[in-house]
Amino acid sequence: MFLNKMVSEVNLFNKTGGGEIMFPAKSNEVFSDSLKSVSQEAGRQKNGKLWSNLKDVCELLRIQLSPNSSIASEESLFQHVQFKTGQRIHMIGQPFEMLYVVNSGFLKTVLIDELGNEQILSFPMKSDLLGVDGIHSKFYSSEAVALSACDLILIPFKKLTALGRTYPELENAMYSVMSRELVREQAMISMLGSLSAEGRVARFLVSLSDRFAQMGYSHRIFNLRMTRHEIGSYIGLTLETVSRTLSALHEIGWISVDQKTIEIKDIHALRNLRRLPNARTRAKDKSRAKTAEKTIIPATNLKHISSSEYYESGLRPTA
Amino acid sequence: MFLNKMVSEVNLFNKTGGGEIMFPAKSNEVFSDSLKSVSQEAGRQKNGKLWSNLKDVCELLRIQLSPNSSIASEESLFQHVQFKTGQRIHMIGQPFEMLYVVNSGFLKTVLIDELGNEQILSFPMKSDLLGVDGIHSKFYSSEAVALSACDLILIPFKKLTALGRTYPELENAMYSVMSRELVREQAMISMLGSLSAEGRVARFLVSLSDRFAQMGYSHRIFNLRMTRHEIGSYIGLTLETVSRTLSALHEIGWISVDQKTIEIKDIHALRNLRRLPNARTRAKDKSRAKTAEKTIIPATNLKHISSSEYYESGLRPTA
DNA sequence: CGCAGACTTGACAGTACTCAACCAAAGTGG
DNA sequence: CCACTTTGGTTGAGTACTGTCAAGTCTGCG
Repeated sequence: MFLNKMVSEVNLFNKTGGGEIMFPAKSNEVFSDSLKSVSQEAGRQKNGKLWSNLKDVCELLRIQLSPNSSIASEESLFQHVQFKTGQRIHMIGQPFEMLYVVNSGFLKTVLIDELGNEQILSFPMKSDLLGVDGIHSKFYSSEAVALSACDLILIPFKKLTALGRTYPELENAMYSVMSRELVREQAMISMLGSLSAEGRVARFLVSLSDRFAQMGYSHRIFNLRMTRHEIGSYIGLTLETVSRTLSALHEIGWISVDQKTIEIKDIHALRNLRRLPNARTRAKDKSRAKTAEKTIIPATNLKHISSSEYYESGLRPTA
Repeated sequence: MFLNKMVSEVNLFNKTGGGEIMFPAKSNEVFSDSLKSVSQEAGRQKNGKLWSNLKDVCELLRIQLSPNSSIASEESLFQHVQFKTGQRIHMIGQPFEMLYVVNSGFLKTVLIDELGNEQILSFPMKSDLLGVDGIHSKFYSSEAVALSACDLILIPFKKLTALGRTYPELENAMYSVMSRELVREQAMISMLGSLSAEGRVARFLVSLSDRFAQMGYSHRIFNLRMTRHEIGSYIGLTLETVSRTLSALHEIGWISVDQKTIEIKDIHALRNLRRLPNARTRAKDKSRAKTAEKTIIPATNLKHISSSEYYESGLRPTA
């Protein structure tokens, strides 16, 4: 059972398995009082360690099982492992054998190319699956690092595929999860290819907010677990531009920023902010264009907007 | 059997199943003479249609099967379907039930967001798998369009998963292919986040060249099947910037451009061109940085380089 | 208390976008 | 066969967004 729906409008970021305060504790102090009682979200004790069964894992991954699924009776257990802030879960080039499901905590996955440039690929959190990129080459192609204390469930890939053979439902679920990940990355590519700095930062915040809402945390006020540098790498901007853009969004009142603490004040405005730096991505396909003239939000500089009304007032068609 | 290794240094783009010349025929005329005799790469006739068995499909997807794999004896057949230039293979929102393997021809996959902006996600060609993005939501999340006459193999997803149950090897292969696709998209994200316009165009050309080499076509001279607009959408640039960059690469002698015909003249230089617009992506992780100082190619403007020596002379460490 | 790392902010510069004119190739229709 | 149109491509001028460099602040920590 998940307890996370019991709380709302409260920042739960500094809470992880075991209830200890995560790094950096300080910036979350204002919120931490109400959290102490929240307990581990999934997994049961056994021999002093946490274990989850297949059904737990499926629920965590948001895989819909048919009500009378035989998976519920599968007895094999998966071990939990705890990582401290900064610890690596896996490294690039390391032989692949495990998938990891995040039970609690925050991480980053990083790609490092031949020149030593690092690129953040994702910020996995509860319910996310890690390590899928290792299946193909049998070696992890990215590394995963804990940004907070984390509780991960170890899924030996061999064991999973074996189980997939006895539970066709599970097999389909695995395809589905991988497909979901692919779609997510496609959306990322699309964003990087088409959005301005403001649009990227806004989307980043919105997606975080959505994720937190999904986890039962506050969608209005939360702490960033990552540095500006890491955000910048993730959304393809410099840390300075990220900082400036956050300041600009603060300035116009859509959010409130204090170091790592973010308060969303106008989610609607953030959602609709997708200024196109150019017309490059405009669909020109006639068969589509004929049916309905598409509306494009005009290019505008954030600094000159003083309220969200501009975007909320609707989309103006372009000539 | 694949015949494609029989030819080299020859543009085979305008050749597809059946041997007819593809659109646009004109720009390939100089090359077409030597192609007429090349026949269909995979598939056998039956009832006037082309069919492939599971083994054919696995070979096409470059899935290594154990020598005595039982898959070789699987008798079920997969039908081929032909598409003409401009035809849609599937559309966004259409119910998902098929995967497609490209046997010949060139395509594009496109994402169209709520505002009608189109984003090219990939340019599938022989050996590529299409439609994987539909598994998760049961609806295709992108659309695929033929950029030339295409011969695709239809793979009903239900049938495939059923076969996966009898051939565990196949199941693993499917995970592997999906994982491969994921890694490819990660590389794309990394590129969009870190490379300058020149680096993007150079990489695009190199990756095309590599693909063609893999297919047994010329890696030196080939035709682009897509417009500048589509290239730009794919690599996150405007069509003007793509055009200008191609001209610049031509200018300095690394390639030769004539409309859609590209000749690679210095693949090494293109491969090493990855100017960083900034230091954002530089790995700062101390545990790594201590072991070896990473080398970064200094920022330089293409226009001021007159030969490839600059890049070939090696990478200079930065301060 | 001083240092290190993260963050903010300013000044400046350069890459890449926008707008626009022009050109080439291919298709259309008289 | 040749104007005319359409589509795709090239190139130029100007601009603006975002990267670069740098100074300075804040926080946490030794």
